[in-house]
Amino acid sequence: MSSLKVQIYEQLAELAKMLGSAHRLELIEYVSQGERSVERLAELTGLTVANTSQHLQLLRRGGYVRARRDGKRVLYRLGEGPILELLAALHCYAERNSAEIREIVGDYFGKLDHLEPVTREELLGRLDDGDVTILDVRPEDEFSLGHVPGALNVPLGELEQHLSELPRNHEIVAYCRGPYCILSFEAVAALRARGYRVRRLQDGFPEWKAAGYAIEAS
Amino acid sequence: MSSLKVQIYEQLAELAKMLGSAHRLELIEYVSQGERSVERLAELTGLTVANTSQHLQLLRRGGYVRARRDGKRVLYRLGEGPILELLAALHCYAERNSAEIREIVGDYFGKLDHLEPVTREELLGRLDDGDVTILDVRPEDEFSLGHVPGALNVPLGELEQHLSELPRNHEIVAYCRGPYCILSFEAVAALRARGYRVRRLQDGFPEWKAAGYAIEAS
DNA sequence: TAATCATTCAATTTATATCTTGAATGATTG
DNA sequence: CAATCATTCAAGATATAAATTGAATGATTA
Repeated sequence: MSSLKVQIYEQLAELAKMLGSAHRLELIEYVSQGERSVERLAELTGLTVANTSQHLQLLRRGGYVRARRDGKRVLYRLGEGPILELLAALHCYAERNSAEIREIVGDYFGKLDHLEPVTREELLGRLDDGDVTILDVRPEDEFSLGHVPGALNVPLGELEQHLSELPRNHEIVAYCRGPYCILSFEAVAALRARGYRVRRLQDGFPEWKAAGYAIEAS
Repeated sequence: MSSLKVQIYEQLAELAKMLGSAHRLELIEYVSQGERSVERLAELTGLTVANTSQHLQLLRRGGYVRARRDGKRVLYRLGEGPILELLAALHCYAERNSAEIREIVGDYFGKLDHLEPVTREELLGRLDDGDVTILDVRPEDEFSLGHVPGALNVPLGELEQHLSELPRNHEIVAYCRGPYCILSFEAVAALRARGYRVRRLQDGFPEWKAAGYAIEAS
């Protein structure tokens, strides 16, 4: 058979192989939130700096991340192209097919959010009416790198202390890092248990940004 | 951080890792054409039977393929769920981002088919008019397992001997195994060189089938 | 029931990835 | 220009994956 086909498969396999590591997937998630230094990424993932650097360089070869120098640090960001789409396809397949993953997801927060998420379009439309509060439950540093305009930042761990800031008279829409981030699921569960009207936003911030909607930084 | 997230990433990574081998991607392509025995798949890929079996079992654990016994043989077929979508996303990302793959594709058959492929919808619409010939350039055994209704089967290697069966007065639409199969590209190139009016069908047979359109077996 | 065939299993070798360690590089700061 | 800091490189140790071999299994056929 044509060796051309084999060459193409080898390219595809190489790219797939790069996604075949939980640490690298985690790194991709973090850089998709915004630019991060190697040291920060090492902290977030719990890897050594050298090891983090090696993973990042591998990802860079595959185009999944890009790097730029800023002073003495190197900042990594998400690469170009349909990377989030690829990850979403992987996630979608995993969700439908892997009994284990369905079990994990189901056990921990499956029943807590059977309600359909709010689509980005729906949220945008309701923003003008002012009858909705957007809640960003990511850590503060991620929030400050960029967030949905007008969103209120209350990291998940501090939710209890900030209950008074949340409205009881209209709906809250919570979001986090993306479709396979659990922060917003947990926030929804916690707030519902206290009687708030709250739903999740479809996907998370990276997808909001990728869809071309306005963002705000602080 | 939550170990739940880590568990999910490990699941995703495991599934991605399974796609991280050119041989396994090739196996998935072959089983997506229709059921195949281990021996046949070993022949097609050039691997030993034992090795093929091991790869198939790995893919089975990930749900990418399914197996059933038929007499003394075991027949493998494509698994459930959005597998082709996942591969398409990988392919799409690769095409946009990997300079190497773009080069390979460009060098060998890039210029031969800058013309846009015929969409499935367009082809369906034109079928009734009878002014189009559908050409399936896959090997005979794949054709007999299932094909687009009304298609004419001329495997690529036998194209020259069957030129007389092809119409010169209206358009030919060629298809093969999918978006990253080169058979139809080569068929289009060969026929155009002889003055035929020919275009490629969007993607290939597995996608046609997956999209829910009617198929025919013989 | 013995012989045959296709597939799988188990054990080994070979090849690749991953992580760790310590040194080298490149940019900034005193 | 030396000191410092963040990152990368290079080498080796460990772990994991792939391919090979020959034997075991499970179903069919003589």
